[in-house]
Amino acid sequence: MTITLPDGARRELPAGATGADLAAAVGRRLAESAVAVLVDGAPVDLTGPLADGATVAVVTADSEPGRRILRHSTAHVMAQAVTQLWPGARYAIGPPIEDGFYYDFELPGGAHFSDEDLGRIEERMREIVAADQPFVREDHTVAEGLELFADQPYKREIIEGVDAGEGAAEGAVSAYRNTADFVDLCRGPHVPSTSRLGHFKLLKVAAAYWRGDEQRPQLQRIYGTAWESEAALGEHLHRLEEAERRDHRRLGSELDLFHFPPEIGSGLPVFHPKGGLVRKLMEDYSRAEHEAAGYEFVYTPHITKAALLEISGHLGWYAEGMYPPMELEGSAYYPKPMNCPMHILVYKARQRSYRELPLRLFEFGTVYRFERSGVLNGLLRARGFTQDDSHIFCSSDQLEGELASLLAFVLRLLRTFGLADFEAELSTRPEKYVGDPEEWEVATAALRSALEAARIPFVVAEGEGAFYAPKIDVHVRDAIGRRWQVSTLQVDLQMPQRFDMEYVGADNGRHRPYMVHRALFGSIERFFAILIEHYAGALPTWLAPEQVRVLPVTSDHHAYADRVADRLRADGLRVGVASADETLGSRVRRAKLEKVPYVLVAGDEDVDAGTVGVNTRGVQRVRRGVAVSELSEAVRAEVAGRLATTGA
RNA sequence: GCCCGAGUAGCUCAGCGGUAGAGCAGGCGCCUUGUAAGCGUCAGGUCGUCGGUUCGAACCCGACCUCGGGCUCCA
Repeated sequence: MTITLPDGARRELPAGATGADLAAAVGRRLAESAVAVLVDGAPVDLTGPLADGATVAVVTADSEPGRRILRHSTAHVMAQAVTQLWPGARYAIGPPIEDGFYYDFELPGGAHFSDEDLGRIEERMREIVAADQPFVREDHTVAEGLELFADQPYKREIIEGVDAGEGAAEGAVSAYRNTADFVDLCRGPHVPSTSRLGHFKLLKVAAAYWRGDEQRPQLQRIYGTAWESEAALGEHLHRLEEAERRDHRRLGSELDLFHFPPEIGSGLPVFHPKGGLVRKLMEDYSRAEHEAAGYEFVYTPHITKAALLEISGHLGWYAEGMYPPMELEGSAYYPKPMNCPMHILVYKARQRSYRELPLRLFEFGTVYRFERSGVLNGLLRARGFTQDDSHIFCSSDQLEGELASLLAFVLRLLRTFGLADFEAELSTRPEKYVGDPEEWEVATAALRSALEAARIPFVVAEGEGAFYAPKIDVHVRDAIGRRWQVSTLQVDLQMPQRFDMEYVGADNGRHRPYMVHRALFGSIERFFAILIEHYAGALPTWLAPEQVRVLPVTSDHHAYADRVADRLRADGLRVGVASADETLGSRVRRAKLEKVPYVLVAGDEDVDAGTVGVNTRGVQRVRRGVAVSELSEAVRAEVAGRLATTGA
């Protein structure tokens, strides 16, 4: 028979040949790294027979689809290990996920896994791998499947779902058997045998609700990771360590930036002087840029009577995410969860003319949201935070241009903060929506054209918009490749109506303005955390709380060091001096740990020559005898340019 | 909210039924240092909170508080 390869080449194989045979025919190395084949695009086991005339691609372990298969097979091995160690355990689902896999179990007697159990399970898994058990596919009818998994209620539920489901293979189910005792319901494909696995590690235990539903039983989940080689596994584990090293909560206390006092409450941070300084620098820069871009600054209160949130609709669909109200003089006052209703009231303070549009209102508005305790996560997910929030009101013919310049503005500021690797998402009208479909179309088209003008990669998330607005979400990748959602642009099709907003047009008629919500940092706290993690605490010089530290070699050089520091301060730099009570090495070390960009050392030679020794963050070589004026100029240039890396 | 784990000096952690420990940080003294930890000394704790078991609790049990991980990724 004839098989076509993805590059168009044809191979003649004997009838009944399998994917494994094909891989072997192409080459030995391919055969070794093959985990499955794609037959006309559909993933199939290596052991399955191929059909004449098919187009077949070999999936290798070092590709993302290949790793998914490895991970999926490893999950089965884990399930087998668990069922051996806990006889009577029920196993639910065990899919591959990004960078790994998990499997959910229900242990007999409601037992729970502990961290120590992971080692035992891993050990048993290694035995299973060493035993080189085959993955043998079995096809069953639904009735047979229900019989096979008679004592596995979760599997039975899945099978029943398949039967009712969207035409899934005419009510057939498949299972993969490793041993006489262990078989798992599975769509496949899988690696041919367990010896193809082995580069894995179990990472953590967690609880998860069956099918993610709080109303259903809570299962015990084990997360693990698996890779095609020991080296790839090692790299992944190293990435995890790196992420931990960059954790903003850890750096936040090491660098004395902020903390969460329990006395205040969960998710409510306080910024220390150094963190406050960084935040002020971010805000100052943002304010200046907004001013230059034609925004007007407004200030609104932190609490509001219920009436406002009834008009905006927040009380209707957002109440459980809000702090409960205080009763005062017969009214209920809520801490605000959003700034937009108040900005609308600024708009509505008087009649508006088309000549005033676009009206761009900006505020660092602090909002409070009652996040569930379990989802709080440092500054990334807090209960009180400050949005750099703006609302733009414009006419329909201004919408497209406004969105395009808005997006360009957003991207420019993000780039200044050193985040330049963008991916955007355009979320379109969901199934449940409010408003006029034609308006949705206009708004969505305007967002799309803004994205196209900005020339950044974007994907369309069909039906993912909020029910009142299509939107653009901007994601950035940080220094270690993690993706963060930051800015959002939404065209609100709901609020202008709810608040009956209008302006008087050139035609002397009344018109409804468009309203655009836009948060650039999202929340300042969250963006602060992303920067800390992106830079691993080593903020660029323009954002560093202390930009320069001067170290006199001995106390004899103190006066000179102070003179240098004063000179640099007069030049507008933030400078500290570390007195000579400790050894120079110890002070250098301290300055390095505190991530000060420039460490200057001043000794005898320098006093005579008006110079300093310059130890620059991230630069191996120390430069001796640098004139203070030269150093100052270089650092100032770096700060003025808001460069992301130290240089001088 | 629910499950698992953790709360001992400012920080990181040891101790896990029998009188509270170390390193770092901090105070003081000595040292006067040329690029990532000089030496000594002192101080610092109701062992998260409340209750229980026990002759005796940091340790065992319960409740609460706080923190960390997880609760969409369909067999």
